[in-house]
Amino acid sequence: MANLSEIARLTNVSISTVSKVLNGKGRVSEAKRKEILRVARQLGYTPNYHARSMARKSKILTVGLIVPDIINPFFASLTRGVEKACGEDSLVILMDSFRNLEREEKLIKNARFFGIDGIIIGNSRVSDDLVEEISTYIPVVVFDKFYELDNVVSIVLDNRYGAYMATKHLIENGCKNIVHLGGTHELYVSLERARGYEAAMNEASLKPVVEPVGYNESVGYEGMKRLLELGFQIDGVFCMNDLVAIGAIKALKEKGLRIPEDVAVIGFDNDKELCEIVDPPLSSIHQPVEEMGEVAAKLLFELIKGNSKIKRYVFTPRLVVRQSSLKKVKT
Amino acid sequence: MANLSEIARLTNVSISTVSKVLNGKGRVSEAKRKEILRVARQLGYTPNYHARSMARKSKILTVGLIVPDIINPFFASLTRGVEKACGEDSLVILMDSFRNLEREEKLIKNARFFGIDGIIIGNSRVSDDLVEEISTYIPVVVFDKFYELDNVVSIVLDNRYGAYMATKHLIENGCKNIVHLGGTHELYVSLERARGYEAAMNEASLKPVVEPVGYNESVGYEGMKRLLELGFQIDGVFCMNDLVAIGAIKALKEKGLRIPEDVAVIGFDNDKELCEIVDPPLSSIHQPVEEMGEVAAKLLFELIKGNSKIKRYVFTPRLVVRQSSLKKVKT
DNA sequence: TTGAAAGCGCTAACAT
DNA sequence: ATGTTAGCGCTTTCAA
Repeated sequence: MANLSEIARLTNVSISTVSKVLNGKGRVSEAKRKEILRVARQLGYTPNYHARSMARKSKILTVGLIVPDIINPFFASLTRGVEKACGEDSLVILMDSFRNLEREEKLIKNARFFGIDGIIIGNSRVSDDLVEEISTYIPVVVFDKFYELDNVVSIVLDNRYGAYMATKHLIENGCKNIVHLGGTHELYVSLERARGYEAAMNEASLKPVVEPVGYNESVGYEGMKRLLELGFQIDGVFCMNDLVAIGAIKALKEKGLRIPEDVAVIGFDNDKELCEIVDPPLSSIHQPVEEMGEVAAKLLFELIKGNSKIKRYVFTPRLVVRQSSLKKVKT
Repeated sequence: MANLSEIARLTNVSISTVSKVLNGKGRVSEAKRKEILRVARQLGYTPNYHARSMARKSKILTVGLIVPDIINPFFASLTRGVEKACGEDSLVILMDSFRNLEREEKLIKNARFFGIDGIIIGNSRVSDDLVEEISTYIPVVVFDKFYELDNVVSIVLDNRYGAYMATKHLIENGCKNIVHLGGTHELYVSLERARGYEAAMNEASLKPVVEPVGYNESVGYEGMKRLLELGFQIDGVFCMNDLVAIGAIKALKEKGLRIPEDVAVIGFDNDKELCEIVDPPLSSIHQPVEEMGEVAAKLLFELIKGNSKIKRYVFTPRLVVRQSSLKKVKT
């Protein structure tokens, strides 16, 4: 690889003259300037990034973004937001753990060795201890969980409120027997959503029924089937996410139930592509994921610069009504 | 930031002794070793990545992955594949152009200034000149287009064959009047698919009808609607991708046509989540995207090392039959 | 077992 | 206008 000294040698000038020309600083005679540029181009010279970073005071910021699954639209949107906030002069190092928690924790542990200036952790399953440890070395932004640590800021969605809204919406549409598919203990957000559901049910003096399921279509399908076979009378379903809702809809249809006439359904996440494609279009709770990614990156930059005023940033979800929840209300 | 010399000062040893301890090389007395480790931990020492990269011969490879839209499952899967191939000891710098070609070209042009050792370009809309220029500085892997350049290798899917398979499948299922939604001139792959469609139609002495559309649901919907309103007799539709197919299905249903009984439909890309959720489940042409990403990264590493034997790697698509194309065949 | 010193490629302050 | 030089933080060879 060509470097400054080689160009200097070939053009009979000093290294610093070459540096000046290539950076457009200082004054250099036209003749030398042209010659230097010519040789540099001919050699295919590219400045050495690491040498630059060392010698310069102003660095290019590098943020490590750790996600469990880049194929999941949620994390893809998050990534998009982070990229947006990074603009021209920061780099995003994407680290996908392939849904493997062990790999994820290793990635987080190693992040600091890669010239990364701060990390954004896209999910809440990583251990508190790890977050505490890594944050002594490097600024951290985490999602969905609050930490009382110096070098950490949290981005949280008010999941409880979102779930509350969803449930209340079903109630206002005339549902009495509303079940919730979700609430496994594995994910913090899952628990929060279950709580919001319960709150709305209790407020309306209705009996909450929670069927614990994970986060994909098949568990939604199975969970719904289980409930139906148990003989529950159901006229509304609040699902912990859209995929689960899609599975549930499938199970409901198989039993000959009409949506929303017999059973109203609502999901969570508002994955547009999915929600609009299902039949009937699925109502859902929208979280501003992309914006959350942007804010995460901006807060991380503040943290890196040392101006960490904010410790926690709460986003409020929004109800998006489509057909699946619009049961005719008897007034 | 703590550095070696600070630790050295605090422990009254030389920098090189500290370096040895921290890297587990050479022999150092137990006493000093412990002390050094203790101080390093206390100071929250993290080695300076750039300094390391400069001093060491063996580098951590850094690959720049440029995609037009990380939210598109295609590119998300591609990214996943690249990440997989990178494993523990290479970094992926993700650069999303937000579907902005200008931004994309800028990203590519600047990649070499960021310590990136090679780039993977995830789409074929970038100009040939740019690929040629950048490849004089840095190894490049491109998708979907072949270049006769030294420092470039191409990964291509046999789009034509995929389209041919899809069309032939419809023909074998008894369709006679098959239209194609796709074939805009903007994308190379789009043209290739249209060609494959035409080949299959000609082979069966059927008349090809191409309705040019882009790549999302709404254009599929509009395109299909246009054709129907023009009064075409249609019993089969081959769409340039799954989203277009979903739009087309919507338009067909609105006209009261049954799928697949009246009209058989097939897409391209085999976005599993989408295909399985649509009603009826959508047949499609599968491309092994993740694997393509893995191969791209591996070939890039070879290119970086200088062992570029392969200039081009062709993947063969696969037909995935679901219900949407299974018209009863009169035998 | 320990340390001095060279060097990685670059920038920038300071001569000349 | 041009060059000299001192770092940036680390690894590594070589000498003590």
